[in-house]
Amino acid sequence: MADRIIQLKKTVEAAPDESRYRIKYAELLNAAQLTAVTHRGGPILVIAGAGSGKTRTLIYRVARLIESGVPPGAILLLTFTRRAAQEMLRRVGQLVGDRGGEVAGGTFHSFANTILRGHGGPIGLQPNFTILDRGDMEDVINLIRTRMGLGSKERRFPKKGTLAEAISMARNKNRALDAELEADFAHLAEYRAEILALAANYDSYKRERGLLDYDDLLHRLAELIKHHAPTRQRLADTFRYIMIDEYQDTNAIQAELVRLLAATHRNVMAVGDDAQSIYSFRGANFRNIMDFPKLFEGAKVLKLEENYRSLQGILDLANEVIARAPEKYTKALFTRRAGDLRPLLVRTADEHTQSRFVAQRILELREEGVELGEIAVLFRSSFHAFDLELELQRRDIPFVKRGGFKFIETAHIKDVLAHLRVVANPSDAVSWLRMLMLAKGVGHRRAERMIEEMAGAAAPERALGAAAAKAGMRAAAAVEGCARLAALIGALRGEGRRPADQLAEVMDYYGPILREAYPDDYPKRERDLEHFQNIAERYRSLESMLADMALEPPNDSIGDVLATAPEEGYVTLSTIHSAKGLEWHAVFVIWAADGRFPGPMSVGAEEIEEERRLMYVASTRARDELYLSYPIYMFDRAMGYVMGRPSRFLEELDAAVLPTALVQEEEPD
DNA sequence: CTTCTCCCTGTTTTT
DNA sequence: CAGGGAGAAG
Repeated sequence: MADRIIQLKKTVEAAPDESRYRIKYAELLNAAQLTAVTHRGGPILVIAGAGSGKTRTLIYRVARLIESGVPPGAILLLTFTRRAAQEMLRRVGQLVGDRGGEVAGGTFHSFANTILRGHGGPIGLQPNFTILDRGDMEDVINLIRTRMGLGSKERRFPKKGTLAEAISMARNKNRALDAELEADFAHLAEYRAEILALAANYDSYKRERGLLDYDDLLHRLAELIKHHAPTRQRLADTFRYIMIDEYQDTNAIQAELVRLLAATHRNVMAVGDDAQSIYSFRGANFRNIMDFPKLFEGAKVLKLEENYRSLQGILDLANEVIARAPEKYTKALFTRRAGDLRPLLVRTADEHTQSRFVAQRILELREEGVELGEIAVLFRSSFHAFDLELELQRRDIPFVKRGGFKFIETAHIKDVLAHLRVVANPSDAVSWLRMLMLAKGVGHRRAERMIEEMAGAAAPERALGAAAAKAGMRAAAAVEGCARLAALIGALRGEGRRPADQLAEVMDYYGPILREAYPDDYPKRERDLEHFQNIAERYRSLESMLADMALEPPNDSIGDVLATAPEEGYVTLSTIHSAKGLEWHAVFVIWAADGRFPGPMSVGAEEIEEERRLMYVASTRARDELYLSYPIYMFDRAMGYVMGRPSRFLEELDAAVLPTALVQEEEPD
């Protein structure tokens, strides 16, 4: 017997009543963008090609949610740098007014930091925990390695950097260290047992002393959400809409956090571009973004392919570069921008000629009316720009350099910070160690014994003198030095002090030590410290200053010239990694030479593919003009001067896509 | 145990 | 080319 058929009527979703909204979304966005922006709830993945209005889409989505009545505080915008978050929230503010400022935004790490300081109690965290940066992490590992007697044998135990890398990589990929060693550090197989023991000791060392490294921030937050139902509930109730930018550069633990945060409401939008995944050294995998629909079953997937940034010539090059990747999931970029300017592959005699070419072209651009702020020079590695920096300085071209060297990681800044960190967290043994070793007559052995003696003391500085005596310190000068240190720490611990004043006080103590330790270049270091003093003026609490220094250290080093000519803007010198998400009228990519880009460290096929994506990112930063240059003579440590060849990603390209040019000295008259 | 000196290595990218 | 590590002297 046949069932009777009941016909369900097709339900037509009522078109949203656009008159409710002040912003004319349909006029400001293309169809794909509009779909993403007006997406109300549930998981959605937006694959956004370079320059396709990714940021714009995120900003308008936030505005749309707010206009739809979602409280700004219920929106969480996770970005790759806090700079990116601030910029986006500023633009949201322009659209919807002050309420935009209530949107929660930042990096995964800064978000974790905030939550853990406020609600970390249930998993045994004090709010004053110290964040270890990579250098601190290596210091601790080194300490433990020495303690375990692993360094001093005839067998060469791996160095702290390698150990830190393996331990951190395992945690970023959210897998057991054992498995990570087997997969990616096969050459360390013979030390497997010792490394596992060391990692366990490293972990307990941190837990006992209120120390969290970068990976801990993410893992402890995941732990908190998983094991503490009230917090889980509160977070889910608070952050009801989650958006993640640059999703292609998230790693396993970050994906896990996204899953946990969005588990109840599933209102999560991820935005990214697999072709721009350039952070595998941090455990990111470009395949993660394709797995998003697995993480959130039934996720809507959307592509933005129209490019609004670059001339077609630049897109042709970028498309060609990425088309040669063996594995790719997406799209060909296209634009409607008119103009037939092509990128240019520029050959120069040597590195210095390259620098002179770049400097000269920058000056010409300025003559043509291009602002310096609309010009960038990009490179694979920070040191590639050294020669250019000198040339720009010589010609009084103001610039800022982003990426690479961070002044926060220099020894003198870390020394000064150590004094402040023990004030914030007296059980921070890493900082005690660093600080005590600066004192006369104290090496790592005595410092460690003193730290043990002081452990648990309510006011460690008062126990300092006795601890020094117990550690066998006799010399009058050394005893006096410890007394001064104790007095300093005692004074710093006073209530309600301004960080800047505390820092000034540390400087009184540290100044002479600095001069003695670096007799040849202490003036430069003193200038760094003055700069640091200026930064400290911005903070009202020591804790927030220390957290910021670890989570987003001041990254720009401003060329000396800038001070004299800030009003005309400045050229940006940046690593490609730090140029992510940015764009300029004219972009130079220097050292586009095989052996530099890709660099000598890229050997495996996976690494080469990442370098390829890096080239893709670099070239898509340009709107109108793109110059890729390389020197014909380049110095190689092993082989002396060798003939430079263009980067393999550019070499096979048709001259129609990438015309070439040779830089020549002007003929003498 | 600390400090000084010499030698050697090894050199991306970043939260 | 500099910073770290190892080895020797104080």
